[in-house]
Amino acid sequence: MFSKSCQYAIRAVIYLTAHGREGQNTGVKEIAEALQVPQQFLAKILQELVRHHLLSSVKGPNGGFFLSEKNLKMSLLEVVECIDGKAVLTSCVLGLPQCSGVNPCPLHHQFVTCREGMREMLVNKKITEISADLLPQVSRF
Amino acid sequence: MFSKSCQYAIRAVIYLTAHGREGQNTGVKEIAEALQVPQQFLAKILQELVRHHLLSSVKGPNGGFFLSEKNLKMSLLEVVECIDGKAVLTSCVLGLPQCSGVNPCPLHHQFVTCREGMREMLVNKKITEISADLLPQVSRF
DNA sequence: GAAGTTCATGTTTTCAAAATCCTGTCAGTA
DNA sequence: TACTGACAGGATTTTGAAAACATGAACTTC
Repeated sequence: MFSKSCQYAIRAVIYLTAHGREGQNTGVKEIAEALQVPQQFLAKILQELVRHHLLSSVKGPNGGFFLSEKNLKMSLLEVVECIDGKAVLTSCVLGLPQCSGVNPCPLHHQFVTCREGMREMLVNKKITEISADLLPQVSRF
Repeated sequence: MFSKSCQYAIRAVIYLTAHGREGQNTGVKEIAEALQVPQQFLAKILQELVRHHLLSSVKGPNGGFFLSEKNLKMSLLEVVECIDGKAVLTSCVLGLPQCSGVNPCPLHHQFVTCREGMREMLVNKKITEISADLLPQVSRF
């Protein structure tokens, strides 16, 4: 469904909502170790999010990443579309470029229904919200 | 969502339901040209389907692929699981190996709902059925 | 039974995603 | 101002899916 980069991005954001301490930045190293993903690769992904203003960062000692007030209002959909592109949620299941509502493939209509559910989920999952969901959990994301 | 191989597989099966002539075999060449996909690569995929008894074939001149009575009763889910493996419809959205109903990731429950819709669609899409859906269409699949 | 056609299959090549390497830039501290 | 820690980003390598190549096996027809 989503690329590995995208999965890492979502997990990193979730990690920040859960473990990001108020007014304190979190380094890539810490995030990468917690998520057990390659640090340098994760850094690239986080930089991409920063470039798209979905995440904030500060350089230098005690620097790191954090979610600003504005960032927290974002939905997961924005993260997904930033990394995997808008096409993930619009392109044809069968990979047909000409497939659309007016010229649908045999699976089009039913698949659109499924996918809209997915989009709904991603739009409604505000980053703030996730934090609350996570409270009873111990596992690492 | 699905791999390219899987998309080709589904499209090939759809092509056969629509263009496969009764008691006559259809060669890879014809299918590949119609779908505009690499012939040798498609051949591999079709062979995989044959090995799993989801498609039938005969060798030699006038040989080719066809859907037997038994094949026509299969659902698209079987095609998908044959090519992409069962995991496509069960693995965690975030790629977490330990994610499950009892130890869910923050997106687990909502994603499962979406995915069940998808599974339903694939189970209900019997191969026979697709043929009927296609009648009013001209486009190539 | 020889020739030609078509599926079957093992091996190699290509290409993009994933991962790593290396250097640059910025900020804080002494 | 020099040093250090951390993000930024270009370039390169690795990996695995996708595609191409080459050969073998089965079947038809003449």
